[in-house]
Formats: sequence, C-alpha cells, structure tokens
Amino acid sequence: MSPMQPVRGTKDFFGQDAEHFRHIVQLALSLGKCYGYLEVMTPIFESANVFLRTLGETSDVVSKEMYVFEDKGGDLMALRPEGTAGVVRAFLSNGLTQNLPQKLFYAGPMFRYERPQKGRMRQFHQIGAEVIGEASPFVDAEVIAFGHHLLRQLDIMDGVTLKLNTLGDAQSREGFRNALVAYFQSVEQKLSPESRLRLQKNPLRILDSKDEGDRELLKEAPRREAYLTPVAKEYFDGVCSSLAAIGILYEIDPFLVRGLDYYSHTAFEFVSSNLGAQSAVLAGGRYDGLIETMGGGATPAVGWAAGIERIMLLSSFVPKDVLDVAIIPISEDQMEAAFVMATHLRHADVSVGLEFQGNVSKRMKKAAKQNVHNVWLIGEEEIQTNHVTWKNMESGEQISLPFAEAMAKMQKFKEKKVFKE
RNA sequence: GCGGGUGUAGCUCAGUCGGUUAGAGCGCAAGAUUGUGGCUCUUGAGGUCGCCGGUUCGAUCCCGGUCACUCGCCCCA
Repeated sequence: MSPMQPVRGTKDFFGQDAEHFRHIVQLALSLGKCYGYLEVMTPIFESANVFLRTLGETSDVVSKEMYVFEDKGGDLMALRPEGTAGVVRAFLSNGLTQNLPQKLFYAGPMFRYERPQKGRMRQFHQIGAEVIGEASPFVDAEVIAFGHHLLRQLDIMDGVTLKLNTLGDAQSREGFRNALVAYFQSVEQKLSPESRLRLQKNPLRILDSKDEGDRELLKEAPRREAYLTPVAKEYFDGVCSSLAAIGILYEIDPFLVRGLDYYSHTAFEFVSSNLGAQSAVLAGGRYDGLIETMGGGATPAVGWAAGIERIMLLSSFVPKDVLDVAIIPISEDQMEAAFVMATHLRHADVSVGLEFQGNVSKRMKKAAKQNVHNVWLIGEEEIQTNHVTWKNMESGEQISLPFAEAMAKMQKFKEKKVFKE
C-alpha cells in the first residue's frame, strides 16, 4: 500500500508508545540503582564467536535465528540475539574480574530472524540484569526479587506467576540427561516428530513440549530430583527459603528448562497467559559455566532478561498532559509578542503550546483538543498594558493579569501539578 | 522453515451473485463564528480496491502467483 514499508518484524514507536517504552526502561533503571546495579551499554553487534561459542551450537538461536554478516575486513559479525553473552564479554574485556561481584543492568535492542507473531519481533528490546562473581542462594533470590519488584511496580503481577526450577550442577545435569535420553529412546516411536528431533539435539527440551502425547510420556519419565547432587539440592532449597523469607510466591515446575546451553542450577520464569503463544515476560537463571567458556576464570553468575514489548502488552500507560499553557495571539500583529512570551516561559521550564496559523477560534480548538488547561490570550490591548488574559479552560473563567504576575502564577501552578503526582 | 486467517480512504469496516462516477462512521480541512474551545449544522479534500499475471467484451470481485500483516507450530524475552 505504502511505497515504504518497515522491515518485517520491526516496529516504529510514536508518541504514547515511545513514552510507554521509555517509562518501563526508566523504572527498571532506577529500581536497578535501588538494588545496587551499575548500568552497562554494550555494542549491538559483536564478533559472531561471542554468541556461537556460548549459546550452544544446536540452539535455534544460533543455528537459524542469528543475523550474521561478514564486514568489509572479512570478519564474521553478529547482531546480538541476547544480552548476557555481550555483557560477559564486556566484563572480561574490561578486566572487571578484579572487582567482584559486578552487578550489571542493561536495556536495548536484540535481533533474531524469526517469524513474527504476538510478543515476538525480529528487533525486540530487553531489559536485563546480571550478577557476576557470587554464588549464594541469596544472590539468586535477590536477582529474582529485583525482577518481581519491577513487575509489581509496573502493576502487571496480576495474572503473572513465578515458575522456579533447578537444572542442577554439571554433575546432576549429566546424570539426569543420560537417564532421560535412555528413557525416551525406549519409547521413541511414541514421541512426537518434534520431540524425536529434540532427542537428538537437546533432550531436555522434551520436558516443556506442548504435545499431549509427549506430556503423557513425561509422567513416567525419570525425575530430575533423583539425580540432583546433595550440593545442588541444598543450593536450590536455599533459593526457595530465601524467596519465602521475603514473601515472594513461586511455583516449582520440574518441567521448566532453559533454551540456552549456559544455564545451570536455578532457572525461573515469570509467565503470563496474556501473551499469545508466548508466555515468558521475564526469565533467567544461573550460568556458572559461561565465563569459563569465554576464556575467563571459573566465575559464578546469575541473571535475567525481560522483553519490553511483552511488558507493554501486559501494562497500560496513560501519558500526562504535556502542555501547561497555550498562548494565542488575537491577530497576526501579536504573533511576535506571543512567540517572545512563549520563549520566556519555556526558559522558565513551563511547557507552552503555540500555534503558528489560524484565527482565534481555530487556535482555541487546537488548545482544547490538546487538553490544555490554561490559555493566555494576547491582543492589542494586552500588549499596550503589558497584561495577559488568562483563561481557565475547565471553568471558562478568565482574568486579566500583568505579565510578570501571570508568569509567577504559572510557575506556581506547575509546582502544584508536580506535587500532585 | 511449516500451517490457518486477512489485505477496499489516515483509522475501523461495509459493498459489488463480474458492469460505466466504489460507500459509511470516526479523523482531517474550510465555513456558519473578523477577541474565544470540545456540541451542532453545511461544504470539501483524501482510493493504482496490496502487487503481478490469467480467465472475460469487461476484474476491486473469479483463478494462479507474489508481498505484507496477523494467529499458531518450531523456538524464545
């Protein structure tokens, strides 16, 4: 229809949407400060290696969803499909290993080549939090508490539940994985085609299959609990009791898994049924092995990411009225005076609407439409006496005031507005 | 990558069993109203009927392809 179309799976944000977006990021950022996080901004593209090595060669994110390109120097680059790997790379590149733990917060665009649908875009935006260099159940609980606090402040915890699970340490994971593979191989013929593929590529993924038949088979499958080492079990119990201690409700879901290879121990997801086929709004877990994989020393870490577009689907946002006052010249002769006056007010931090065209009636209509509560009318008489005619748009009342007085009153009005919020 | 649904005005949608100038509501613009607003009334602008091809005397309508949007599968925040 239109000659220029946006790239598939991308979206433009105007006005209210853009404000909504910014509101969420700002809330997360200031809350992050409250929890002691430092903001970090990393490039949106990295050497492809950063993701290839860390996410798991067989994960879909790497094998079919990554935007990879060769730059003019012949190096293989990738648009970041997620935040953690880049943050860890930055952590290592900048020698932050000397000062642990690091609590890092970020927000920005991510890119995945996927079929767009509700809550899923090719360019989407995430907020993320990572705590690198500390292994304590309290850290996991604190990270989750931050996410929980954010969702609560956004007023979207209604209808959102926290699902919790442990993937165990490397040893637990290995034992469980082997048992699971053995079991599913024995019933392979009954598995769905998708899950037969998963059995080859990523057997743990069968656990969260949506297929009815698979779910039936899962009832008889080995339980992860049985394969948890005492250390892994104790750690998970610690996370659960820490959450209970601060009154965060959760639901243990033994079938919860993580998509990316680097996760171990705690895994969690805040899920909602209002996101179409998607469910996770904020999800993460512990990834103790990742830093070592990327060439650093053995360093424990835990974090999460939240989809900003998904948060927007769940939350409502009412923008504030922007303009404090509209200045309306009665005729073109007062236009310059109105312009000068508007500038004075703006320098005093008062937001001013000024129309450049139309007669008084037109401009009044414009002001009304923009929900402006105050209008200053400037005519020949006002100019001569250095007054303004101040009209209250709600009551319809209007009074004449000397300009200086009107200016002072306007600033007071503004302050009052601020106090109210 | 696979499957379903939908593409007509800026937005939400009618409509033509294939026929000459394609409609409504909202929105937008002008006027009624030359120093005063949301209501009302009048008038107006705005469309390659997604795109390409086929069938036909004739296609916005039927058929094929394609693109886009949307929902789901896969996967994931």
